[in-house]
Amino acid sequence: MSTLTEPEKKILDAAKKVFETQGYTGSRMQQIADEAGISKASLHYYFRSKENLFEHIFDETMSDFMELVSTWNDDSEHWENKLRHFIVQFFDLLKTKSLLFLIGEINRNPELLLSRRKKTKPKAKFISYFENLQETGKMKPSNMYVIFIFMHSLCAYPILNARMFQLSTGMNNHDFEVFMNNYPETVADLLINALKKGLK
Amino acid sequence: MSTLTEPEKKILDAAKKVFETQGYTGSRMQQIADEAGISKASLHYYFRSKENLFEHIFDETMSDFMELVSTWNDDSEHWENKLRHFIVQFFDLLKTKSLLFLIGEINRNPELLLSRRKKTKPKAKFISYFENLQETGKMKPSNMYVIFIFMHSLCAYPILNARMFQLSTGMNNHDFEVFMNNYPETVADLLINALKKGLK
DNA sequence: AAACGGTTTGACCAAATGGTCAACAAATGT
DNA sequence: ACATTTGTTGACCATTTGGTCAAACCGTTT
Repeated sequence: MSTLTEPEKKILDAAKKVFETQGYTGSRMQQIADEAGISKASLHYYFRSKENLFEHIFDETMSDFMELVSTWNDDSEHWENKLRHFIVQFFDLLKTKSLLFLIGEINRNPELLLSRRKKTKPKAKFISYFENLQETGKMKPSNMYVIFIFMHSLCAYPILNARMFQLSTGMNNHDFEVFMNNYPETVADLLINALKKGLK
Repeated sequence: MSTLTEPEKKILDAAKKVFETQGYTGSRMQQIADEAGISKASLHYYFRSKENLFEHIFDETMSDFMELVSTWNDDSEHWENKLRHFIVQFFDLLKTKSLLFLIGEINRNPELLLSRRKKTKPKAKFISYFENLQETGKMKPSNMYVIFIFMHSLCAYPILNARMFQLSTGMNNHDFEVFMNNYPETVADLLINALKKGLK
């Protein structure tokens, strides 16, 4: 467990903010230093290079996301309520994470995924939980890879692309906000119905 | 209709390629010039500035996307087949368009959406087609905004985030390719079933 | 109070980058 | 043939940017 000093925390917070909004190529070391309230020289004192600082941020954000994706508490609740709660919570967490940052940087440099491969296997818990239910006859068989991707897509994309959706649908701010508040429940309904019926 | 000269086409092709992979801040005028096979000075002769060149590319990509989103031919086919064909075609087209570029640049500079607002109303055709069917009792009522967003999310996100999905699910290249080939049909099934049943 | 180690920073540097310009080449008009 | 416009480029410029460094700063130890 790495114990971060106070200035290191300040720097990482600042860097995260800047990298997430501007991307690697758009971020400036001076801007990060300003945001952290220190000099650019100090910034280099703590983190040798831009690349080095970026790696810290990317790795942290990536593992945050992987953890989010792989979290699945196997309590005794019925799968239907479990899935519904999970989706609502998942949607909320996605709003606070900069998924676009991850996808954009990976697109710019695909090696980011290969080199820093994490030991976590996000598939495991979520998918195997449902596959287990299906194998024991407690649920109709469905392709859980499909459900996994459906759930992620339905939760993540409207957040990534919110601005264009609002433009496309022509909704005003208030209507769109109301719409997005109800949205996770709608997603849950769809997926639960698909699972009840059995998909593909 | 703007008639583009030969060198202008070459430049725009090169710029598109570079901007789409590197983003605005990551792109270099020299790289675009090299890609187009001309000198950097010539590049500036045709397009005064990086900003100017970027606007051409962004506007073109944006209107391509908006056109794609708003296309909906109202022939006599049954809505079920119509939707299925549309989704398969939509998915294919999305693979060729750099949606990530659009989303990323809009995120970097939200004013891109406001200033260059297009007259197209993408909502219109797709949504009103189905709302019309519902009003005339030929289909159970559904919230077509939801269907609209579901369809986009299910088609776009797996393409945007393909690399991370492959990593998450642990599939090898071949399995993942097969999976993605069948995927659009699965999306169509889900949405058609939802519409048959009536959603929300 | 002197010495020491960790921290901070203004000044500075080399390279990269968007952009300009004079000169030259290739069409085009007369 | 000559002049005029249009296209092309190497050389150059001002600014930006990541990174360095010696000097100063500050709390602790001796």
